[in-house]
Amino acid sequence: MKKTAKTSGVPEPSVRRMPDYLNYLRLLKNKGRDYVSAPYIAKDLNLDATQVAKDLAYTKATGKPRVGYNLNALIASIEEFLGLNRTDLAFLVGAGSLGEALIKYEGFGYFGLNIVAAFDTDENKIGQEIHGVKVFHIDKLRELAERLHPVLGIITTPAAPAQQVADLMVGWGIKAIWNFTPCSIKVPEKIILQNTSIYANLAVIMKKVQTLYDNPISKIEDISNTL
Amino acid sequence: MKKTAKTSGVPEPSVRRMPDYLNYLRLLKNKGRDYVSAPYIAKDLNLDATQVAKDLAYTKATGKPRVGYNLNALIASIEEFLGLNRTDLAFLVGAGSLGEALIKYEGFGYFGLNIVAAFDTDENKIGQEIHGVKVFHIDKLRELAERLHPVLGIITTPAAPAQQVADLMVGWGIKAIWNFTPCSIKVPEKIILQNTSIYANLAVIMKKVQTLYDNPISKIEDISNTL
DNA sequence: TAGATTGTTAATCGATTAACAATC
DNA sequence: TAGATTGTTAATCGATTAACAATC
Repeated sequence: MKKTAKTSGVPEPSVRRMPDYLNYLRLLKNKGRDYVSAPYIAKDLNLDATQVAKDLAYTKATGKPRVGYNLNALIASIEEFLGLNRTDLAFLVGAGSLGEALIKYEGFGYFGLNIVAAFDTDENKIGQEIHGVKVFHIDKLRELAERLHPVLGIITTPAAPAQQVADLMVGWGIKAIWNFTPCSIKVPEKIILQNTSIYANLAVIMKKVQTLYDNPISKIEDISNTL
Repeated sequence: MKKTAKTSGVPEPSVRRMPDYLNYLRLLKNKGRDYVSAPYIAKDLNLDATQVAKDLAYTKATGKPRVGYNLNALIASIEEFLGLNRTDLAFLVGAGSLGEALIKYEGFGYFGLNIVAAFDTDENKIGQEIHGVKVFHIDKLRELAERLHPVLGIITTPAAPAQQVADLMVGWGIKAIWNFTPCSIKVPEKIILQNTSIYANLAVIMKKVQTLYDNPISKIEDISNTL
C-alpha cells in the first residue's frame, strides 16, 4: 500500500551516501590527491568496498583496475548525478531557529539549493534578514511564488500549522516539500514529499543507549573496576 | 565489513517509525478517542496495516480483535519501548543556530532527552543562556562532565573540529555521540555513534526533483497549458 | 608478468508485504 | 453468529555482501 516516489532506479540508501562521498572526496582533493580507489574510500568511511564501488557505478563514474578513480572526474560525476549543476529555488516557511539554521547552512549552495525567501507570521521576524534572506509575512507567499516559481518548499514551523502551510505551497505551484515537523502531512500524489524527523534519529539513539542499561556489560565493567 | 550497533533485534526502520506513532496517538488521545486499530493508524500515516501491527507488537502492546488497541496502554507501551521514562543528560557542543534549534526543540523533553549544558569557543556566546541552557567554554567540558556524567554528546559544530570534539567527549566518558556534521568521525567500538546528515535528505529530495526535469511529464503539462 | 582493483553476476540477508488462523 | 482485527507464519522484494572474471 505504501508508495515511495522512485529515485530513478538507484537505491535510496545509495543516494543518501553520495553527499558523504562528495564531502570526503573534496577533502581528499584539497590534500592534493589525484586518484582514489573504492577500498580506500571504504576504509575511511567505514563502508564495504564492494558497496562503494557499486554506489560510484550508479554515478556513471569509471575507474581503472589497480589505480582507482580519477578524483576530479569522480567528483564531477557525483555532482552530475546529484544534479548540483542545476540550482533550484526554495522557499522556507517558519523562520525560527531551525529555519535560521538551514538558511545559514553553508553547504546548501554547494548542493544546488538556493533558499531565496523565508516566511513567518511573527511580526518581530518579518522584514528581518537572515544571512541575506528576507523574512516575509506568509500572506506574501502567493505573490512571490508567482514571480519566482520556487521548486521546493521547506517547512520549519511548529507541528500544528504544517498541513496548512503544505496546502498553501501546493496551491502556489511548489513541486517538492521538505517537511521538518514531526507531523505527517498529506499532499497530492504528484508532489514530492520528504520528511526529515529529528525524532526518528533520536529514537534510534535512545534505543541504542537503552542497551547500555539492559546489558550486563556495564556490570562486568563495574566488577573489573574493583579488581 | 560494516558494523551497525544492534538495536536489540528490532529493525531500525521500525524504531524510526515509533516517534510518528507516538506523536499521532497523543494527538488522537487529545481528541478524546479510547481505542484505535492498526488499519486506522496505517491509513492516516500512509503505511501498511500489517507493518503497523508488527511495529506495535515490538513494543509488547497487545490489542483485541475487532476493537484494536487501548490508546492509553498503547501510548504507554511505546513510551516504555523507547525508554522515555528514563531521562538522559546530554551535552551539546557548538552553540550556533542548529545547536540553538535543538536546545529549543520543545519535544526533546518528552523524548527522554535533557540537554543540560552547551559549549562553544566563541567568546560572544559563552555565558549566554539559550532556553535556560548555559553556554560554557569548551575547556569547561571536562569539569562539568566529571560532575554530571552525561550519557550523550551532541555535535553541532562546523565540520572541521568535529573529530576533535568527539575525541574530547569520548575522553570524558560520554557513551553515545550524535553527530550533526557532514564529517564521518571515528570513535572506539563501544561508543554509540549516530550520524544525522541534512545532506543525505537533501540528496534524496534533489534526486527526486531531478526526475521532474528528466520526465516528459512536465512537457506534457506544458502542452496541456497551451490547449 | 603479477597483483590489485574494477565491475558484474550470484548469494545472502533483512525488511516489507501477503496470507491466514485465532479470537473477540 | 458474523465479521473485523490481531498476530503469526510464509512469500516477496530489495539492498548488501560475496565471488569472480576482466583489465590495467
